[in-house]
Amino acid sequence: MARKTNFADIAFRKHDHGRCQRQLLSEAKQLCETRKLRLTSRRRQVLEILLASHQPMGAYDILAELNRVNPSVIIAPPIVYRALEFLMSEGLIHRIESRNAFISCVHPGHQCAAQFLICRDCEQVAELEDSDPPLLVEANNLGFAVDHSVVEITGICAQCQKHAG
Amino acid sequence: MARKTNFADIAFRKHDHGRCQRQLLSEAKQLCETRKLRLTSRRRQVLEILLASHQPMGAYDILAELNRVNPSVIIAPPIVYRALEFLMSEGLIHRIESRNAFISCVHPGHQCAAQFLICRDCEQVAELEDSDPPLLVEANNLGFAVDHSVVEITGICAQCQKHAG
DNA sequence: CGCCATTGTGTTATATTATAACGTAACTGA
DNA sequence: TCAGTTACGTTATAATATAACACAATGGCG
Repeated sequence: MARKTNFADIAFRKHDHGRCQRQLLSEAKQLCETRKLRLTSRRRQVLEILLASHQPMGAYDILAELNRVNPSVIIAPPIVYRALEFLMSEGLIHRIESRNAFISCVHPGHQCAAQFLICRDCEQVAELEDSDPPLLVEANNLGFAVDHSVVEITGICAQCQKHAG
Repeated sequence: MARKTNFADIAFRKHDHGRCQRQLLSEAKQLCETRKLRLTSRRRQVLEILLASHQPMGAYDILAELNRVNPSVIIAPPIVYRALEFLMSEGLIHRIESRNAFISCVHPGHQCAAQFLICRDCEQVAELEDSDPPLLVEANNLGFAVDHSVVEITGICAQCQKHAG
């Protein structure tokens, strides 16, 4: 019998993380080229930080990381927020509303509604690619024109439940 | 042919709002009595403000309203946040994560996952009572113990689409 | 190329949202 | 009525986010 898929498997999709990062960065470059958008050095830096983390990070965490890597020129919040705005608008990252945090998208460019499982113990986040939640269908039936959906489920993953005894 | 239900109908559930407020406040009192909890004057004030508004309000909006009603003693943010925390813990209000705002719950005390449609034009919010989103079921299958779910769909309601031409 | 329009970056200041910490008051139960 | 607990009030500050403006880089186009 196949082992049951667990939260960590989903969160990290059983992958070689270094390879995954490079893959996603490359997809991002491709996507920006196709769309005639500029993935500037700043934007790439911010994306890389999020890709490397693969966990949600606050804007100020990203800022701190930028300033840690290059302490010679201290940069300010708007720089990070602007890069985040760009990356979000292109679907390269997501905002986790319930955490005021940002995370790289695991299937950049796709338009389907992102849905997250968030473990509040280990802080891992799984982005699921399920079909749109039925609520979206219902919304459309009401004549409601959806532009954005936020689906964030918080709890404790199986792994952490075990550790807690 | 029956008229199609629209967003506003859902948002306000075709009700007499004054009556609705009193009803919900009364339910809240009942609920606190049953649970041996203190719906203190402060907590009731905050709940009443949210009930009267029936739309999402920021913590500082609520604070301003409290201070407007009684300008003789200026109160500070923690007072509001503590009342909000209590009301949320008892399911009397919800937090709209994508707005940093709070809204009174239309079916207080029920434990089912709240789901919101938010019109970003008229700012009306419809709280839906649908069955749990399938993602919750999936989460459980992964052994993920859900404690909280956030489902917030933003867009433009039918009414506002018409007005926009 | 040289110009201009547009887009992106950098900087300063400040707005908005939220909480820590600590003392006092009010309530509750014995 | 006293002790324990819960709630309130106050001050200060943390954490998150944006406005506004100047300058730089880019990219089309003559």
